[in-house]
Amino acid sequence: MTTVEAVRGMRDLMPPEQERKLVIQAKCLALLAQNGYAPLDLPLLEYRDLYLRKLGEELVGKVYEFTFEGRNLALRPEWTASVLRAYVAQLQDQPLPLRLSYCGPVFRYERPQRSTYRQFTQLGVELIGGPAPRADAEVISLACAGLEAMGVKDYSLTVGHLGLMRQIIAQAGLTERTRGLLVRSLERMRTQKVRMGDLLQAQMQMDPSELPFEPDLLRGLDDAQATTMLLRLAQEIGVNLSYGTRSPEAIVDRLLRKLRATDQTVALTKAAELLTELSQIQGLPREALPQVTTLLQDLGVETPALREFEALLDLLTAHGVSEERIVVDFGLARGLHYYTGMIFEIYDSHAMQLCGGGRYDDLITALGGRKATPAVGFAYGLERVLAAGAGEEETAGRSKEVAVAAVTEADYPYAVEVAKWLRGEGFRVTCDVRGRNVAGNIRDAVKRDIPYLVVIGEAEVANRTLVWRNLATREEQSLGFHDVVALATVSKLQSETALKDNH
RNA sequence: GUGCCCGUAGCUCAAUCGGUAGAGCGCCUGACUGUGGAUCAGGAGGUCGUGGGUUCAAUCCCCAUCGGGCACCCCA
Repeated sequence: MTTVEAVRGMRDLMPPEQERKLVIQAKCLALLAQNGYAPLDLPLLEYRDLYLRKLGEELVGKVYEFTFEGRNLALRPEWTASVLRAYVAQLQDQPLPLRLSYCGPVFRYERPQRSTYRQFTQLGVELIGGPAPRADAEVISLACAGLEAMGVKDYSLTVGHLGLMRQIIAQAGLTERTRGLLVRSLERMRTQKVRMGDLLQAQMQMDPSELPFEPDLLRGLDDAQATTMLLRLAQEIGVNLSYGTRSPEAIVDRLLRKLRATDQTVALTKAAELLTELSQIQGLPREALPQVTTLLQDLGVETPALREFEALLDLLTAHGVSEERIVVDFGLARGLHYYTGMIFEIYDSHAMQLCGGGRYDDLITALGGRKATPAVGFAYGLERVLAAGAGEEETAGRSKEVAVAAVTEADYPYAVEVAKWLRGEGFRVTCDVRGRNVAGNIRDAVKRDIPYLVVIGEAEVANRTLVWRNLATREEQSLGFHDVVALATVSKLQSETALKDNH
């Protein structure tokens, strides 16, 4: 027999772990519900178009996509786009703010590693119509509270602010595309210690001799005129732009940016230098904030985003998020391109990312919403939360497990009746189906770490009693039904510790 | 997407410098039909991840592929 393996990056969740996952999932959703977040569920299959514009090149390349019956489809790589799509389609008549929660699988074609799978579960929220800074603080503190509810004790929170960066870039008078490039390069700047200006020069500049014609031709034309001209030109020369993943318009647009890059070089370099400085700032709020303030003052840059950020940090304290576990990081960028304001990530004690989120005030309009609506949200990677040790203390169920053994075939019906009654009393009960003798049942129950065995024989059937055996202490007593519940409750803690000592 | 490491029974691992494989644990059965969580005996389970190449001969050497892991990149 040849076996069929699981598809790469996919993972089987076996009983002990799956139970933990369900438990933490329930706990977290319950906490979110207490905070007014209503659960919704959405299809994991979407039109590919939903992800094309705003997701970011990095993540778009990781989307599972295919055509089926002439439709271009995709497995969702994240929830936010779907939730907002559904909001635009169904919930725009609801009073704002709207607090929504979700939980379900997403797919990303990435190289698998420990706790990194191609299918994983995102559990998260969207707060639609909630402006900064209050909604930001609510959502961040909720992300922390959720982790604690799931049993993750050690974690750290990193907070950045893309809006701040965007405002600075905007003041440099750059095109939207160049701004995007700057934002995307933020994190790389910091980690690789490259001057942002150097990188951009390399990327944006083109040797004029390699150009097919004089860039000066485009001067005085606006973008639309220039694009039309370039498209016509391509046609004249006989260049076919219709293959590959990009549309002819996109290709021309890109070319246009390159041709005009020199116009922007000066402004670009200035903005890049400032951003490089900013992205280096990282540390506890009380250390990082003064640095940012001085830097911006020195350069005479005015930005409301900084005051908003300060307000956010104050509110986090009000929500009970310990300042000691907050790292302010202006180099934090995140791969999703729709963020417009605060962004944050949460890591466990081994620096594994458990959670990510941020503010995306433009996304609802981008997806066709009737009017601009601020929104903020986050999502956990549930398998990672699980790997961080969540739910490990949820072994309470074990102490309520009981195995029931019938001595002979004739005793089995009564054994089934006893099992049913015990279940009604809240025990987790199995009844032997293999017809093992009592010794075999004892052996089996011990191997499974089941704390109690009930033996049903001729005498028990006759007296309508049961034999209650504590497998940890090997004590055994004949009991009527009414004795059992009280006994089990009292002996629960003792037997648990006894079992642990035995192992 | 880049660079590495790994793949023998359900699990943990041996062995064969190229001659088609073993142990422990686990599982099943029996000794043993109301109490050996023990002990003993027996049994099942492998086309050595898969496919191709080299060879008289491949689990071993080569290539590809699939799966696992690590460091980047990125994210949850």
